[in-house]
Amino acid sequence: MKISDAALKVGLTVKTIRYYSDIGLVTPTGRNAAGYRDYDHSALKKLVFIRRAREFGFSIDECRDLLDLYEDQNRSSADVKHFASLRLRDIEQKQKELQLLHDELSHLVQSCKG
Amino acid sequence: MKISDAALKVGLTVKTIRYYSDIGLVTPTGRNAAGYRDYDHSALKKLVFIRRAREFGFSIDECRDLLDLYEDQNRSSADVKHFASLRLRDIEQKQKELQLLHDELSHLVQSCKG
DNA sequence: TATAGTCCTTCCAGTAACTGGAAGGTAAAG
DNA sequence: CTTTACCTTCCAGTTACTGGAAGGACTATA
Repeated sequence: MKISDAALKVGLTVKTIRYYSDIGLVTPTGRNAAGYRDYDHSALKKLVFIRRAREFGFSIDECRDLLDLYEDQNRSSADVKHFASLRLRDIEQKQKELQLLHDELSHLVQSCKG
Repeated sequence: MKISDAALKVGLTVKTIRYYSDIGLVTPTGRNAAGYRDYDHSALKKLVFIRRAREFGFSIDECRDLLDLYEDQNRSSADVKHFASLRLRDIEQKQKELQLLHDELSHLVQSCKG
């Protein structure tokens, strides 16, 4: 699958996916004869995972660490597992914060004359 | 309340609050005799609101629009209310995405040998 | 009251993670 | 064939901070 189709499928821009390729975060599965990047199903899954993680404030470097876990659960070290557990706590905290923001904004929308 | 205490209370850095002051997003309530920034309760509330909105991907400009609603619910235009309703949809979408990320990571943590 | 230490100020340079655009090659449609 | 839409690399610009220097202000202790 070429980059523009991948972009559509995973909800990132072509530019962003190319950037991730440049920095070696998610490298294309291969290149076709013309040098076009090619992405397979597993690469798409990684891209979706990263889109979500990035959306919720994880840095590129943190995403790299999470991808280690994602890519190879067998060889993952205790360190990586520990790191992921901490990130899970972060996410649970974020869920609370997001609920608070939702409540606040929802209250504002309801009480405003508009 | 001075900037370092404000930073502690709202969960932002002194640098960030000063930056928001520079760009006119949340201006200090006043300055003391020495020129130190002073923040009151309502400024702190705005800073928390912005911290949350920024954390979940709203841009500074979007925060500015949301603050209009926040600051003056009576004078808010239909436009602003409409904008806020759209943002509320965004947040509900984000809640779903965050749940998916949580599930995915939690599954990974459980299934990894670590 | 001196002085050390921790705040505060402004200003300017650097960083992370894109984002836009130029220049040029490739591919599918008419 | 040619037009249109896509791909490539490369380089410059943007957003939202972030670090650090230089210097003034407040506070605790000797």
